[in-house]
Amino acid sequence: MLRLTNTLSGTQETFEPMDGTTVRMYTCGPTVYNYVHIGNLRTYIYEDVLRRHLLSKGWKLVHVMNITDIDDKIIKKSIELGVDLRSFTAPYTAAFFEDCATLRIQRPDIITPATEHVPEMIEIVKKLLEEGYAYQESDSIYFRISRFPTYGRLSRLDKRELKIGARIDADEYEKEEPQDFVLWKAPKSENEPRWEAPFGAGRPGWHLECSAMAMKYLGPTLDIHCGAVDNIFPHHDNEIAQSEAATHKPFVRFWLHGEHLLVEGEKMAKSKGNFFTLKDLLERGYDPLAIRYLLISIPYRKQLNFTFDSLAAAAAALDRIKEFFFRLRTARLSAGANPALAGMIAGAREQFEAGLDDDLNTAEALAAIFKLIRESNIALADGLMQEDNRAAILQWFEVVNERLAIVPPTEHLVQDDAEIESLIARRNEARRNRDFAMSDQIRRELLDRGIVIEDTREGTRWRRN
RNA sequence: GGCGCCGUACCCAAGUGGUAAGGGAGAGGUCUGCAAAACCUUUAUGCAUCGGUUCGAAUCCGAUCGGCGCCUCCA
Repeated sequence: MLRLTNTLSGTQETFEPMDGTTVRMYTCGPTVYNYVHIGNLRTYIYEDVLRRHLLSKGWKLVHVMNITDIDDKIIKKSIELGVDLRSFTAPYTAAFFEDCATLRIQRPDIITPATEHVPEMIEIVKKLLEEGYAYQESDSIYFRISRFPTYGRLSRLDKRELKIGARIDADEYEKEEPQDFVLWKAPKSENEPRWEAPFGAGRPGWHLECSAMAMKYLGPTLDIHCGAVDNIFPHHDNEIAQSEAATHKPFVRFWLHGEHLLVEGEKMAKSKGNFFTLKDLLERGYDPLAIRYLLISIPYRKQLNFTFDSLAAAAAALDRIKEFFFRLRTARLSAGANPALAGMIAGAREQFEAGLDDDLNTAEALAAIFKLIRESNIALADGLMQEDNRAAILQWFEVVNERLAIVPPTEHLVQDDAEIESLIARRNEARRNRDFAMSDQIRRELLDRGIVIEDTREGTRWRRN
């Protein structure tokens, strides 16, 4: 039974798809005016874990993600560079999916660029204008907050008081009330991109695109809508207002919000010099899998303090998994199954699933993995493990990898290689002859080629580093 | 000022009423020609502080201290 924390209620609720079979999920995608940073990626990774977990339940999933390829920053930068919108955004969009692939983030089923869905957005604006939820002012269209009494429900706006002097109006447009937000922006200059609409040429506001695209592909009511905490207000509150005003139906059943990532205890900011893209980290030689591991190891609703120490710890934890596989695969086992170990595997599986069912408690799921590794290592040392146990463990780790995608590739560790085998044979002959100078020299040669050897009671094992 | 999150060992961190998971690091041990690696063991009478409720509290309540985020670009 999957429990998820719903921002709408502030508590955990049991999740089931509305129709019992298909989960309709929308996740806020990137604004492609720059490369995404590791904070963005943390959000996409928790959504990926959610996605994989939902699929494991046997539900069908329709997962939609938007690409915001039209907004103020994009327009400003593309005009500065003298290129058209698409030429400007396409490389960032491509880089985004490349980063996702590097971090083993699965692609959503439907990817929706805002610029390809303007007609759907215009339809919503028309409807809102007709019903008095929107009004025109200086050629732009605004949503009229006063017509939507429950406005701000998600962020509990009714309980808020604005700090005196806080910025109330960041927009340069005219509005009836400061909190009204823009649905459709009139162009401010000649060279701004625009779309024709019955209420005047312009371009969509940011909030509008998500409502239009989500409802186009998922219907008026979504099961799940994800984002990070900074989206709660105003973005998601505005989505609720404009969507529900347009359809008179509940927009989203479960709102999920991931916490932010900090770097060395501080908010990530370019001005602080602690701003990292995935590429920055890869250039420093860090393993993408270690990055994924680190971002997964802290549950999504908790702030994650990213440090290079913690990244090194993540890499070490992955090495432990890798070592375990190496040991398990190369162990000589007798046929049959030890029932005690079968119970141990079942226990790990149960803890793993219960952890993820508990609002995606990835820390708990990882603990289940390492507990099984320790117990298996002891069983191997005591000679208690048998073939069928090994098969069951390997099989379960395939499931684990489908779900968390943090299992390092290990097949290459134990590939046959006649040349290396013969070097090892020569070294062992030298050892038998107590010619340790020779034996150490061969070991050094192998090490230079990235081959690590381990002498055990069962003989010498080797693997690629 | 308002809203929200958080404070658990050297570091990260799970645990929301029944006696402190897991990872990293350190230390000890096993194995070994040696080393390395690996593996095992070990590291919190105590969970920011104080008070309360309870047979029982890291968990609930109150207060205090400290950290972080948001309050109309934000993952």
